[in-house]
Amino acid sequence: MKHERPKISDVARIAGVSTATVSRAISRPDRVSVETRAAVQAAIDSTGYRLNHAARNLRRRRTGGIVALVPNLANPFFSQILSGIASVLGPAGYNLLVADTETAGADSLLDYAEPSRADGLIVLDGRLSADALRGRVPLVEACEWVPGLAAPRIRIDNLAAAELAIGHLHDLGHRRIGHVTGPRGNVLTESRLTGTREALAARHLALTDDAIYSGDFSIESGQAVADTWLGQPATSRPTALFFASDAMACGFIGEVQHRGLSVPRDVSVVGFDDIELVAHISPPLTTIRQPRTDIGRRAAERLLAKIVGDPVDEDTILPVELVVRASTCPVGRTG
Amino acid sequence: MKHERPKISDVARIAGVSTATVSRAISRPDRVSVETRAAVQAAIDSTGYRLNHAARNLRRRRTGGIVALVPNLANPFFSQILSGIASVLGPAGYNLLVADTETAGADSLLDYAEPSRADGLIVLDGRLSADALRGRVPLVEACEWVPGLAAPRIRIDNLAAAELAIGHLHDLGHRRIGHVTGPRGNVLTESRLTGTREALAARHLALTDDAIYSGDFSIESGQAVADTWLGQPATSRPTALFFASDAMACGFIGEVQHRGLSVPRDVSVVGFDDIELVAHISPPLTTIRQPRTDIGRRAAERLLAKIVGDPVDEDTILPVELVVRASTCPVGRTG
DNA sequence: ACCCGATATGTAATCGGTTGCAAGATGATT
DNA sequence: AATCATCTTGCAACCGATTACATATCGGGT
Repeated sequence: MKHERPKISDVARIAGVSTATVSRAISRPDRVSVETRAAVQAAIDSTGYRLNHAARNLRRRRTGGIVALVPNLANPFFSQILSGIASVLGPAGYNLLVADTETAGADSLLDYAEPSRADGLIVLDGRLSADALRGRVPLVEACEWVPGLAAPRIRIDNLAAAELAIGHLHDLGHRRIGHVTGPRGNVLTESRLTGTREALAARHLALTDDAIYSGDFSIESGQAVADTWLGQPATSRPTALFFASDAMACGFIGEVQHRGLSVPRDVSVVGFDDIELVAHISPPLTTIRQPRTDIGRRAAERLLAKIVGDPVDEDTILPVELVVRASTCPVGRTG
Repeated sequence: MKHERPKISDVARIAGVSTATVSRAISRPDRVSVETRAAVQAAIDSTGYRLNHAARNLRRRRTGGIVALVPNLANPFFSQILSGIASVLGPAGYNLLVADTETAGADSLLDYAEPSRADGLIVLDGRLSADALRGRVPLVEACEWVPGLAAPRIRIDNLAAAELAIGHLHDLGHRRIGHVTGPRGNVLTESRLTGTREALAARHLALTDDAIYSGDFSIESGQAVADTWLGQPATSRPTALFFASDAMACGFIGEVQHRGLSVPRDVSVVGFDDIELVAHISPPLTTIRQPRTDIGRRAAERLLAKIVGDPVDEDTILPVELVVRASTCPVGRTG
């Protein structure tokens, strides 16, 4: 048993043809006669030949890989998007490279946007630099986006989402409505905050500073918000809160329950994302559902289309949905 | 402005040296004089040269990539492990390829284990075929493992974990203790079931068939178990349940609460994993904590060591921890 | 018979770096 | 002054495929 990996020339020699023919037999079988094809196949089987991707990629000037730049791999929100991406990329013959923008150095991120590394890029982090990304490999943005970067975007209508949430709370009779934001500087934070403000304004309500709580999407920050909220006078603090993420809403609910209050009796809560678990906590969380898998799938499809040069829509807004569960109830209702 | 990407020969020409020198200036700066190094750097800057990884990889016979084979990318459990993996791989100059064994075809999985695709493999799915994986690229297994595959493994002591959980419930006075399993055929399912059985036996208790509920790690299956459990006579059904995953425990709790029962008053629940959210649901879940990020990190470190040929331990068992929260209480206690 | 198009295959350049080997330069040693 | 080790650099082969172009073969049309 030889230890050397057989190369295409070994196969060619055994099959009694040239390497060119072997190459064709592999990648464009229709260009080769049936007999030759069979002979080549036999030689491949007998040698255990497997082609060298590095060589192929070098020659073809492509890599067969797509890079996804994620802000935080540990966040389950992204894992479902990645899953959607993977489900499209796999069957299309691409493989998925994942880079965590937290742990990867800035220079290595630059490196990912190299044509010799990846055939395309899916950007899920809005904090990256537009200049670093521009004019390198084909890219699309999903969920978040980098202001100033012209690229196809797959996202949701954050303004409409806020309108849904606020409308729901308003319909329930709430008038003192607060908003818990994501981290400063995040594009989603800004648009959800703006959406909340506008939805309230449309109902002749103002979003006062003491009804804006700053979080960072994390559970812990939701917990901290509970602290702040509990510290405000019960007669003037919001009776309902709209959170920019489910994680924060969960942290908040857990904490106020721990302090002996009840949701939704003492405060109505609307989350954002509809991550899997929140339908099963108590109370089940009223939230804005994002089609996460679909976002990932669409982003991947769009990118593949862009790579082959198809014309692509520059911006896709996917619909969100208000899922009413038990964490919201009419204001003042005791029970 | 030229449109062609500069290659190493362009840099060489401009710097007035040979391509060999440029190559050395880039990858082994110490082998080149300072003056030359500066000249090369200047040429690189002026041309905007970036090296072609496909070419380098071809020549060096490596890829710079590590593949992680995950059973289900959408599962948040894995995203944290991936995060740990990425945190080690990034700084080490490797990039992370992620393949979902669900969506990837069997042949493409084989392809991932090719030296021309990846320098190493981290297997997180125990259902893969040992034969397909054997004797290709260096690999390690994490969390799950493929029986019959000799490879370094990073895992937790599932038997000890079950002992902790059962011990805790037994200490609380529970004598009718049930177990909710993962999917049939999964190695974790088997070892946790065995561990439960042994821990009970050590306390002179038997695990009867009607106290074994089969799930599949998912929330929904936990919900379904609630149904089964509720259908059993209250006088003989388990007063405590040990779940093989937090997700199932959550599904169960949500459902029994929905049906008007209370946890832990009516049934004590112990989960497995300690995923982030379960500390914040109500009641906060008592569970077995797995060091997920650490598992990922260790697996990555082990693989890198194996790649450079360092001797590696063949099996690492990471400690688990029982986290007692409020979903368990003494048997029969009403409140 | 002759020409032509279609089909099948081979030749050899090419993708873009890396690295073993050798040669020239420099300085130290005796 | 001769010898030798060390440092720097260039030459050219090499990694392993792909593919433009050329050539050969064959059948059909006229």
